[in-house]
Amino acid sequence: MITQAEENYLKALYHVIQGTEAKKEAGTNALAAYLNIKPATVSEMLKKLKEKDLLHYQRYGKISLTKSGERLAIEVVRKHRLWECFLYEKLGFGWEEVHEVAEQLEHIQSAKLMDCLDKFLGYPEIDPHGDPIPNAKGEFKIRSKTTLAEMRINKLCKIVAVKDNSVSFLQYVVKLGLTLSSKIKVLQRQEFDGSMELEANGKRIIVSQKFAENIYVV
Amino acid sequence: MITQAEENYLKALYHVIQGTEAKKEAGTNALAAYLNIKPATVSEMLKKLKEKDLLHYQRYGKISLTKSGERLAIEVVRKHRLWECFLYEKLGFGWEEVHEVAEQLEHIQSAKLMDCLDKFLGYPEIDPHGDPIPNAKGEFKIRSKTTLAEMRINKLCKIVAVKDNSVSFLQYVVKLGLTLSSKIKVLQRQEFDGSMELEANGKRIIVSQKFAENIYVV
DNA sequence: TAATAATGTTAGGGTATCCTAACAAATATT
DNA sequence: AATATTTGTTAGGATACCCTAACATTATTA
Repeated sequence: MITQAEENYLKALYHVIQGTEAKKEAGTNALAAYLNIKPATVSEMLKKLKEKDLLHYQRYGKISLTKSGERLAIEVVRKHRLWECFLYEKLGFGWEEVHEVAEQLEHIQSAKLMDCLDKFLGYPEIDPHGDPIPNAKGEFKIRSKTTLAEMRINKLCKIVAVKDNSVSFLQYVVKLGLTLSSKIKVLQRQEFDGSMELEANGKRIIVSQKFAENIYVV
Repeated sequence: MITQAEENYLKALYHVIQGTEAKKEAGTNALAAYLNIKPATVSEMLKKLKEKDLLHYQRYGKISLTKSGERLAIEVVRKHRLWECFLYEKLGFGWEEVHEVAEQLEHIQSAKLMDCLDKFLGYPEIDPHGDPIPNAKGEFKIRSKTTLAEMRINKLCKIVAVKDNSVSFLQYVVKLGLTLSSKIKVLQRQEFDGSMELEANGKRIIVSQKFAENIYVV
């Protein structure tokens, strides 16, 4: 049996690794920071997860997921995203409200539940933030990783996902009148701070570089 | 904040109390038995719950719920039953499969979630086992408590609920071709062991007294 | 390369929840 | 009422997960 805490470590490790260049391994501190937990605590848990053969690791070395560890991590991600779909599509939750509740729902243990929910939702391939949903076998398509910040002037693009899932960021996106599939034209970029002037929904808006780096486009 | 364990104690206490004559109070051992936990452990937890003003209790005395304790217990029951409805009505779970998963789902903390789910389900008043679902204020109708075992010979009745929620019992009910709303005629009762001969769906079946005591009729 | 900085581990504690064994109180029985 | 039975508590221990403080290792940089 796997505990809720263990699931969180695996999922976190998966995400931290995905956020690295090589997408292969991660360090104790990065994992601790992601989980809002002290590195000392992570060190302990790593031993336990290694015992269970869910990750590769040795003292002072980098951490990576084993096949079964990755499989479990992806299963948690799948559950999280399917629940987000449910909350958004069926219950009318807002974009920025789904994450917190899905953090709880992702730990429910019932394969049948997830299979039925998947079917009920019509086997969705992306969640409300545009992230891909692994299927029952753990397979999923890797999507474009181009951010709005990288777009050239006068290029037209479409929002396909958001990187940051925080409430404050998502609320800001909504406030700007943007959402998935919004079409954007880049008008200008300031050398000084990387901020950009955009045209979206017929309106001109200015966003910071940090903001633009958290919007995936195609 | 209330923990999952604490919610389980409150819900268990609520159910144990409902199962008593006076429906007022219960003992440590009964609660422990219901929770499949040792009485010593329950004793400890009672102190904590008393501290939080969720129950009335003193050493060697009977236990009862305070207003706020009962409110919380009913909220857990509400969540449990709404989730059972969801699993049964929307996801196609079987009668005997809903309970176990609902035991997990009932601990998700989100008032908005339950309100939206309630609406999504069309504000159901009973769960798949015929038990009443408290509304958002914690109010619900108390339903008939007449068991099939009490019915007189030749009386016609209808199943409105089941008492036992165990997988083995529910599977047996299904196997006999019975379900909520099934109409039953009592043909005979054996003095010897209280077993009954019934007519249901045009077929004659014999059930034990224990079985009959777990079927509520009207 | 030696000092410094960053990263990671160990030791020693704390809380929550559970357990067994031994004991205490309340209730039932003779 | 005295004893036996049932019921409930306390003491001491275990595990999971988290923390701080001190220490060890690795990486960086002067």
